Amino acid sequence: MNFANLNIRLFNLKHTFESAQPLAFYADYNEVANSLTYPSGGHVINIRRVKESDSLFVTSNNMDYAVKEVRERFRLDDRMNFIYKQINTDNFMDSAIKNFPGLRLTLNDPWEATLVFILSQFNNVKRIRKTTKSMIEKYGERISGEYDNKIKDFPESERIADASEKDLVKCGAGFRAKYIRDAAEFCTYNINLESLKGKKYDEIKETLLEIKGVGDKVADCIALMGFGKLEAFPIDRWVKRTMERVYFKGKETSIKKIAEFASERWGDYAGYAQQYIFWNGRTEG
DNA sequence: ACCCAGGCGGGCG
DNA sequence: CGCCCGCATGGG
Repeated sequence: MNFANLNIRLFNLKHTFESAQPLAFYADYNEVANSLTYPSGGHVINIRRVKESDSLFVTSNNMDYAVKEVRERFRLDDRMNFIYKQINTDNFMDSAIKNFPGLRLTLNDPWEATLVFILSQFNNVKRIRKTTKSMIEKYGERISGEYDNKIKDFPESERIADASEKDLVKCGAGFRAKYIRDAAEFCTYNINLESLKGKKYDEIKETLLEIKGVGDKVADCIALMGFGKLEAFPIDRWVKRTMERVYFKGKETSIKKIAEFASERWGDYAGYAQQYIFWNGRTEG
């Protein structure tokens, strides 16, 4: 078994895994070992963050693939000190950053992001995870050669496009089953998400909005966590609630106004600000 | 029992 | 446009 030791600062695996990003819905986190195991591109990757050190151990049967994947997935080349400087605009942001230092945005496969964020609408993390796991088990390809062959890959859109709505409901998708099936068909036969990589935020979002079941918030989540567009600012009920309290004197404020506020204040790094607002808002008692 | 969940499409004015 | 409603389902 091969491994690599990356030298990484300001990367907290626990916060990153727990903060309801796509990996939270299917990766397996071991808190004692502070290690994360997940399938990717036909391989199983394990990373272990050594506490009180700057070491990140990567283990896989294909190290060339794994090291590159981990670097990209966890945005390890982001200059966190610089980003913090951009988004630490006030006392609230300062405490959010201090509460979750090293919480990183992740960069995920666009189709993965599309599926899990459609599934996330009007749903809770526990159930999103249960349903995602169930879909992986039912439609994912088996990965051979590691971990007792227990881990399957995230299913390609084609597999989900071939599924029946009824079977997706059985996985726990509820009323979102229809959206997920339509999205899978659309992503398999109508648009090529891969070809959107490198396009601008506006064009990516506009294209994503053509998918039925993808609205403003989900499109921004995909732009941010599937395409790495850091200016995207997804506004869900937690972000809205938290921002109304912190920045709008507790008054109901339209999503449009909140989006304008965020864009003005955090600009090109609004997406990072959003993840800290979201997670700080969700976790405070 | 009752409330809530990383929203969305559709129908209405 | 903006507003309002229903939506499947399980966990707290």
